[in-house]
Amino acid sequence: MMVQELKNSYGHLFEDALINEILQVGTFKEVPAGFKLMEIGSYVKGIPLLVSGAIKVLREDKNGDELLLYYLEKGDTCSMTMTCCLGLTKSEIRAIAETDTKLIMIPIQKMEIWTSKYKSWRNFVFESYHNRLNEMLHTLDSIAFNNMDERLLNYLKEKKRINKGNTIRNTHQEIAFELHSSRVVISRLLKKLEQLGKVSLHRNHIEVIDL
Amino acid sequence: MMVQELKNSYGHLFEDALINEILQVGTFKEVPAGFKLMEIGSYVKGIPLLVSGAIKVLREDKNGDELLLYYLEKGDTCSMTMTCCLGLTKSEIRAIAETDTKLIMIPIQKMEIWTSKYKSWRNFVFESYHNRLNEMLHTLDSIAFNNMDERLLNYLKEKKRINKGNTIRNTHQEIAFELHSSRVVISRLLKKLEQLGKVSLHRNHIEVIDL
DNA sequence: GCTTTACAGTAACATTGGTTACAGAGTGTT
DNA sequence: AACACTCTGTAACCAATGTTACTGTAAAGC
Repeated sequence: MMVQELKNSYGHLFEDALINEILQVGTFKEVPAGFKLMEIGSYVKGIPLLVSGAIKVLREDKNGDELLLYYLEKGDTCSMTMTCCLGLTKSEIRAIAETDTKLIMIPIQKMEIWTSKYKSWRNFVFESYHNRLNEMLHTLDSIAFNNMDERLLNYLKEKKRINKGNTIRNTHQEIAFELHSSRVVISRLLKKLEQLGKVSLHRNHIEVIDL
Repeated sequence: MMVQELKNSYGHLFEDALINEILQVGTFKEVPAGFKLMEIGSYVKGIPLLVSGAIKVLREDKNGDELLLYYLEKGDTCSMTMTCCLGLTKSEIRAIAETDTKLIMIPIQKMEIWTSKYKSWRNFVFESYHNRLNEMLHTLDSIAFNNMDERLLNYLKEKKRINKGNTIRNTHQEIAFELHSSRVVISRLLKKLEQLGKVSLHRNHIEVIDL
């Protein structure tokens, strides 16, 4: 099963020799939605390769206020983790499974070795960094240049995409946390979206109609 | 002179063979403060290695509003540029010399070659990505979690560090641009800082007393 | 069914930051 | 000196967002 999952998600990226190495040293892991994969300040044990599901990556400030940075999906890995491997520094971010998620953990020592051995691995690592930098840029754009109503709209669109369905199972409070806003503000804006016919609001979940 | 500059800034990072290659294929470049090195949407011609001076990296939104992301200094390179080399995508950012700056430009084809050939180059590239990601994180923190007065304070501290002196040669309008705020707001906050004895304000420049 | 709890709706108010408008001061030009 | 131009200071006002407080109601536990 791990063979199948791996080939399905990474077969087109990695050469066969690398796939085989991954199968030998990687450990398959399955975590439920909400599972905390990484905490701020903790050290990194391995490099995750996402096979299915989604992981949300969060930043926290000194007061405990949170902010959603981006999601990782099938075929992604955590660049923050990678650099931690090299320098053995602590994590700057928190990672929580957004949906039920399957992943393969690679021992950190392999990072160095594979980087010189496999061109496909190098490309994968570079591409990964590139993607993360770009996602950070877009998050930054959103915060710096958009008002809260636009940020909320983007959030809902992204959440719908990640969760593959029209139902967003979150309370207003939870959304407020991830956008670093307050519950009242989010309720207010959601109400406006409902009046515009874009969503319909229910207790504990939101139905997306047309964003 | 290029030999000296290069060894001075990168001698401890790169093995001799790589230093020699850089000397052969790199072109030395000297640009004055204010020189635009990279524009949004343009394609990348080479990888810059900073030898002295500083470069500011800016983001712009659709309305032309700017935001300062971070500075590059001696020993740094532009990660955004690197990924552009691989994928041949357009630049997402603008880069402008903050001070008079010396740098060495590397042809983009070398990126791929050196990455497999030199361990020190690989490490340099990874470290560079790591640093940029962290700086993006801190910029994001600043925007998401701090009020404008704190952001201005951080800005002044950083500017003082980069320019190596207590005089910040900018108008309030210029500062407002880089923080994505408005001139009146910056003037207001600077006045408060002056009343607290942290700076003294003059036409076209600010004297830092104690931040 | 009754009680408790968490969630959502809403109003009133506070704060931050952005906008407009205008005055005055420094600098350079003629 | 007279003028134009740019930069800064300041006041009045506005918009967006955050805060506090209170209400109603659905769900969960008893």
